[in-house]
Amino acid sequence: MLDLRFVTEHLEEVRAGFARRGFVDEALLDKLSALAQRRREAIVTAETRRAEQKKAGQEMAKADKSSPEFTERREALRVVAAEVKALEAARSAVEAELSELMLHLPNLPADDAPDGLDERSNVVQRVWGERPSFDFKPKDHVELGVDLDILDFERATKISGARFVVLKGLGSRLERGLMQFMLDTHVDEHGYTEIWPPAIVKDDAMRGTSQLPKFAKDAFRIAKDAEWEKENEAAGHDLYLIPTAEVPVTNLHADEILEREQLPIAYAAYTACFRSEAGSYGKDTRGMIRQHQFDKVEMVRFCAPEDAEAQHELLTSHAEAILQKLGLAYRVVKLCAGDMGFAAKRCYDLEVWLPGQNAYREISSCSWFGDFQARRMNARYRPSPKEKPRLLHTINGSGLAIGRTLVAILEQYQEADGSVGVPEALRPYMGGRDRITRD
RNA sequence: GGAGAGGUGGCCGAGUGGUCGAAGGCAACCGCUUGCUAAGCGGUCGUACGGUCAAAAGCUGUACCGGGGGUUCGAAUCCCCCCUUCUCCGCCA
Repeated sequence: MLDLRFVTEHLEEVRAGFARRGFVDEALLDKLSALAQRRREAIVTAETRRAEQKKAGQEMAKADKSSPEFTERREALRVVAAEVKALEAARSAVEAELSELMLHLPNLPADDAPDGLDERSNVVQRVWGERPSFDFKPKDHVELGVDLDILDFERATKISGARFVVLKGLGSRLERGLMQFMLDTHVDEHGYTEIWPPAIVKDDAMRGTSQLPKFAKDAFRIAKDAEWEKENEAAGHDLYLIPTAEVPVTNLHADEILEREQLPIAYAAYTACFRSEAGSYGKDTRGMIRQHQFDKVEMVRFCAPEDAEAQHELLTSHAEAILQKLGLAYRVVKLCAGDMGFAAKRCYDLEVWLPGQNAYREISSCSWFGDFQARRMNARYRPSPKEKPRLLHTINGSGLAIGRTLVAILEQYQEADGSVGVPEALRPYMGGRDRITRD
């Protein structure tokens, strides 16, 4: 969420920033500006009246309770109380409308985010590794995995529907090994603290990292029956399956004030991720590129604003380290303003080479959010003991998407006979095997 | 799922209808003092949103005692619902 004061005082700057993202809604910002004005007026009237009421109340405390004046005064104050109540209600109505609106505004792109509205304007930063060349026609991971009997899409469909996969034998072992390898690397070499978070979160958490309210369609909401819905409503929250570990891990410090010395904080977490992939019909329907459930190791960093950009580069390098250790050819792309996620100021996508698609495909997205998420979560730190708390900056990135890593390994390490080499770094996690073959 | 007890400021902990943003203590910060390892004294010591101001400071208003609603002229204090923590029983991985 953006700072309301900043938005109202820099309306044109905000408008221009939004335009760079392709978010153009003249009426919205004008409405917001008017609402902000109304909000201030509502606060002033309500609080002035309330102050009068309180002052009168203090006199009542000292007054002779049995006097006729007291009774008379009490009757008069009854009217004031009703007025205050009405004014407060009006005030919270305006504030509710305003904050709902604020929740729908995207973050402002960083100055250096390239112009452009879609992926064609993304800028390649660097290319790493040599794309494997084959003296045979490379297969895609579906063919390889099915032939090796380590991926089973048909049975997954039978038991769960489209966009699921069953991993079997060394396929499962590979998925598990990758999870271990990634976490071990981030924890032991990159200094991250390991987190194993819940996979179900409240809507508050989803709002904190900004999956809600705008992207409710992409998430799986937990629903049971009418009674469950009623209980949820009474409890004041909904529950969602996490679409990424970013949600529970970032929200770890919601409503907290951290000390400067604690920063930066770096967490790494493995979780399953659940996405409804609404609106992606017909996209990546083949294989395990886009699934309703997938595994991912996520890195999350919290830091002071002045360290944020360096921290973003650092986190990106940690994601790259995984690809490098696995010997997977990839490139780093800086996303243009229009292609970035809703909450990001700047974003690097790591794209791994997939011979089966003859294309680079996203395997990690490393974003710097500024204080956008922190403001929604109310996550702050104290620069020094005497200073007022300030909002943290948050940064996160996949390190990496495990399923897509598995896909990349199958495709980049495939041999003419349909077997697949195991990257050296992974062998300890594969029981010492250096090759996956059909047994 | 059943029974009981709690949730107050960074921490501990008073406070059962009015003068409480909240005693006291600890921690922290600033200063002074002493000087034999750490002590003494004084001060400061919440957050948010408004108003005033060119702005900051300052001053000032309002809100916040787990969350929400209610009663009342007035609620940290009374009532209701919810969340959560602890203990015991049951169940379960």
